[in-house]
Amino acid sequence: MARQTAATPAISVTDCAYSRVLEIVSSKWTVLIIFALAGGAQRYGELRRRIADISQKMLTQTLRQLERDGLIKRTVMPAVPPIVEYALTPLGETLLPHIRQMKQWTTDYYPLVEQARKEYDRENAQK
Amino acid sequence: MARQTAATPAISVTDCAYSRVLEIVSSKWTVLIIFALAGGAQRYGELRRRIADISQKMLTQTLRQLERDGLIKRTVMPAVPPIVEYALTPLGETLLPHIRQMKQWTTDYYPLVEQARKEYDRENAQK
DNA sequence: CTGCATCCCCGGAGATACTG
DNA sequence: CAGTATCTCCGGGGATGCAG
Repeated sequence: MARQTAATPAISVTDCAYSRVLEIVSSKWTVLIIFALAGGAQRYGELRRRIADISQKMLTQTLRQLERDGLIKRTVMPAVPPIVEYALTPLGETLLPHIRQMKQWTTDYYPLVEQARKEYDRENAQK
Repeated sequence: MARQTAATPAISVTDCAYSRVLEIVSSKWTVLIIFALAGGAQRYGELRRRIADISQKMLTQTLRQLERDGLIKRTVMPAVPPIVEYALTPLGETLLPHIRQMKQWTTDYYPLVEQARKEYDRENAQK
């Protein structure tokens, strides 16, 4: 696929580095979880309460995925009832600056995006 | 919703700034398009060839969305057959540094993620 | 050349109920 | 407390065909 001369290099989903980041972080929940863990380890129930409107299924599923990617560490304390703690790994922490940067971008520019949307919708209202 | 004391602030999808960025950039195609436009304006057909495996529908749809968000500008030249060019707006260009940073993160750390996955899968293979 | 409309399928994600 | 197991629904996204 994508036979290309050097002049016009193709961009593919599988090649583009940013697409691979999205592959890790695309779910809307992943970032919220990383955020919630930024301050230190948290228990399952704490995360559940902390992150508004997340379902058990999505919390567990996203935690597993992050664990598999080596971004968080799951620790089970032998106790009854069980205590399970989640914490960012060093690898996971390397994402924090980038997330904060994105957050900053939103703070700076999101109002402009909202404004652009309003204008666009107004112009395309007459149909 | 989410009545919370100051001690344990809740994080919600609608509030978290990063979630709003994802709202803009979440589709796997958006970033590829921004990338493709980083070097300058491009015509519809050029984009279509440039971005591997994108369908007409998704290209058009994503372009419209980016235009609505004020990140790209659509210019129609009166000609037959029609010529349509797309280019990043100044607002759209403010995203480029962040995308490049993410790309750098991937370059630096993605191998570790792949390795973590392999280990995880190996450990959980015996079931 | 640059789209829009339509049909259709698959997987993400919520709700609910049960377990060690 | 910290999950797992189903069922289901909805919408993202591909394929195809038509249009200015």
